[in-house]
Amino acid sequence: MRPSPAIVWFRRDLRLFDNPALGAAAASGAPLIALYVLDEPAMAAWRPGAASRWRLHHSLASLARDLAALGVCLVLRRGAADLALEGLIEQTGATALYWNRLYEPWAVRRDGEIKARLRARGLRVESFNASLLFEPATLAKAYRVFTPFWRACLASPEPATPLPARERLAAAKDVAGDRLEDWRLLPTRPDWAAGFREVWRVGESAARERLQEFAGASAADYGAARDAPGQEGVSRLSAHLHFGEIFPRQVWHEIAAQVGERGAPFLRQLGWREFCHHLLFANPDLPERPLGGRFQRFPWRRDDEGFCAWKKGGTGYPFVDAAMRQLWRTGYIHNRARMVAASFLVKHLLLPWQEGEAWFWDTLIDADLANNACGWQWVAGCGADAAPYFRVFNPVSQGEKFDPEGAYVRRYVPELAGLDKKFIHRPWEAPREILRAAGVILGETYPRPIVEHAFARKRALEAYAACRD
DNA sequence: TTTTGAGTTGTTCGA
DNA sequence: GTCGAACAACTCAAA
Repeated sequence: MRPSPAIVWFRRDLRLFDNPALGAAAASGAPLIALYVLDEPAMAAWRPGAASRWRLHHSLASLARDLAALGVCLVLRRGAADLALEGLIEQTGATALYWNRLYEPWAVRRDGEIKARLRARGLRVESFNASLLFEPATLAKAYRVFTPFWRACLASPEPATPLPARERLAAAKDVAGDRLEDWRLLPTRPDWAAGFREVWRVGESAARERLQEFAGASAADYGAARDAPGQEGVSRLSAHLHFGEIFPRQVWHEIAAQVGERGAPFLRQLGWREFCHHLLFANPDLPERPLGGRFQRFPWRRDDEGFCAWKKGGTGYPFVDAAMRQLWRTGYIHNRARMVAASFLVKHLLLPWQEGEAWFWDTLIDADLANNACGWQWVAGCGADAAPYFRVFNPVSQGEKFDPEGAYVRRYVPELAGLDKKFIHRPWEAPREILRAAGVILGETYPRPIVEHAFARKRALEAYAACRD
């Protein structure tokens, strides 16, 4: 008699290598059914944004190809996951279900219910960690300060080494599912993803190649090079990590093997990703409400025009505008520029951090609920271990310090490309003839600053003072 | 329980 | 141009 099949439910673990759920299912000897469910009802307000859908499409296509090469078909279903699972179980007679855990509040709730219900019906249901170095449950307490959190992580058992690759899988009989194209995750009219296709490679093999490249070339200098958005000093692994095309423990061990102690500054950044996930796990309303309670009464402004200028990259501050246009064109912003652009919305325009969070959610290909919420709260000063309120980034000096040649600005704000580095971060101070020679007409080809820095800084400090206890 | 020390990423001003 | 201090107070971690 043919053994009954097992379902491997893929979620944000879109890889075959070092995938604990897949490994356990395969080791059980059962023929496998690979499933992905686009469960938008469960995600409610936090279903993937437009850029993330583009990224998801290609990641799923890549996973389906890799599975097909091993003779397994990826079954796609859309709608509530519990219904999709029950339907598939009925259809196939599956008696086991394996998945890797998620930590978003909606997922924790949903998965807990599914696990209880199916186990009560006699199914074998098992879940695994496949996306964190240190799961929340492994630490004794919920930390709110990064440094002691990371110390505690480093003092706990080291992340396990990656599982060996699997060369063969036993496939169950084919099951019908949706066609990926029919999910319409890709933009059509207009097709705004051209810039994405130029910059990004998607999928598990691309993730592993990127890691090799980074570990071999830049990881050792990461501490010094990571702040220069005009260079390639960062890992660009964020989207691969979000979709689970790579397990952070692969990164951990690869960095340790190739650069040893010099890899510590980069691993510490992975630590921030861990910290954000822990914080969201302990504070389910982190994406909506400030952690610091007194920020509930912060005097945010309304300013549709300013918000629009920020989104379009038309604030008149080249470094901020470069960041926002990099986002629009490529679905990504370099970390340093991301902080400065976010700070500008919150502190210079005094607009609610949640509005910036929503915009990033829609436009980032690495949009991640925990990281995004944490980052915005940090910038706004209300998060855990946040920037003190009196720390207001100066978009000009940040630009001059971290993009001294103006390479980043020139790439994303081409109408300023003709300006010398002396003025590229402050075109409004350039003499008339220099502007003319560079083909810049302030107010026409490039905007004047929509708010003056010194004024905005003072206004922000007063606003923050007003919501003190 | 109480106390003490520390805490991702800055800016500005004045000497 | 460079340097140090002030910014303002608070919460958390750990002894």
